[in-house]
Amino acid sequence: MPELPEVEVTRRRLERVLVGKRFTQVVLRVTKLRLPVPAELAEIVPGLTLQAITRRGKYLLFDCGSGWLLVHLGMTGFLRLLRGASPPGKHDHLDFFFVDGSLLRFHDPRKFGIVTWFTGDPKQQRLLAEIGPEPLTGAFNGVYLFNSARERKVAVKQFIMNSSVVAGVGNIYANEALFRAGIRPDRAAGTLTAQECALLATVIRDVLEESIGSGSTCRVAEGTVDYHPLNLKVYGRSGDTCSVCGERLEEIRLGNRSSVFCRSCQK
DNA sequence: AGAATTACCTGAGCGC
DNA sequence: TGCGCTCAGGTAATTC
Repeated sequence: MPELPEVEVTRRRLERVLVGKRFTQVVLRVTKLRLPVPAELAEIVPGLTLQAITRRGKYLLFDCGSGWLLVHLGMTGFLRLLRGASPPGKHDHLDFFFVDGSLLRFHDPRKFGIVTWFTGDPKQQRLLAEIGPEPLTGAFNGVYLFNSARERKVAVKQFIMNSSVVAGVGNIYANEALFRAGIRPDRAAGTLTAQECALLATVIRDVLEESIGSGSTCRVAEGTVDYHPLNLKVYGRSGDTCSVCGERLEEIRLGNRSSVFCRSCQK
C-alpha cells in the first residue's frame, strides 16, 4: 500500500537511475486501469529524454520535456526497475525501456493505479489542480490547518485524509499522526484548537519524514517487498495494548476506513 | 459548499 | 478442496 513515504522513496531511487536517459520503447499490455492508459503513449514517449521526476502528493510526475507522464500507484501498484528484457509476470501491465537497457515496469494487481499523459502546466492538470499543500513544506502548518478546519463538522481523520486539505496523507499515517498528537480520530475537525492544529501539522510531517528516513517500502530495487515503515503504534493493532498507557486500542470506522485509537491517550 | 456515498479491482483470509 | 463472503483502501465521480 504505497503511502507518501513509499512514493517519495520510489521517486528518489528512480531519479538517481533514470533522469537524463532517453526512452526507446513503451509496451502496453493492460490499459484498463483506474483511468484508461492512453494508447498513444507508445508513439509519443519513445525518443523523449526524461528530464526530472517530481512528486505531488502520491502522484509521480515524469518530466519528458514536451509533456508529462503522470503515475499514481493506487493501492497495490509499484514500479520495478529491471535491466534488459525480462518476461512479464502476472499484473505487469506496462514497460518503459530506456536507451541503456533499463526497464521501468508498472505492476498493479488491483488496477487502482493511474498512468496517463498530459502537456502544459501541472497546476492546470485536472488530477492535480485541487490538491492541497504538501505536508513536508512550510505551506502546511498549524495556522493553515486551523483556518481550513473552521466550521468543518467532518471527523478530523477524514479531514486530514482529504487531498484538497493536505496532499498525500493516507489511512496508515492519519491513524499514527492522530495517536501521536493525542487527538481522537472522530473529533469534528472544527473543534480542534489552534494549539492542537499546530501539533497535528507537526506530527503529520514527523511521521512522514521518519518513514521516508527509515527507507519506507522500497519495492523498486529488485522487486522484493521490503516493508519496514515507521514503527506503527496503532494502525493494524486494534485490540492490542497501547504502547503508552497499556489500555486496549479500539477500532471504529470513519468513512468506511478502519480507525484505531487509544481512548485514554487521545481526546 | 460540504458531507456522504459509490465505483473501480484482485488477493487474502475466513467459515462452512 | 472449493465456494461465497468480507475486507483491504486511494481518490475521482456522483449524489444529497
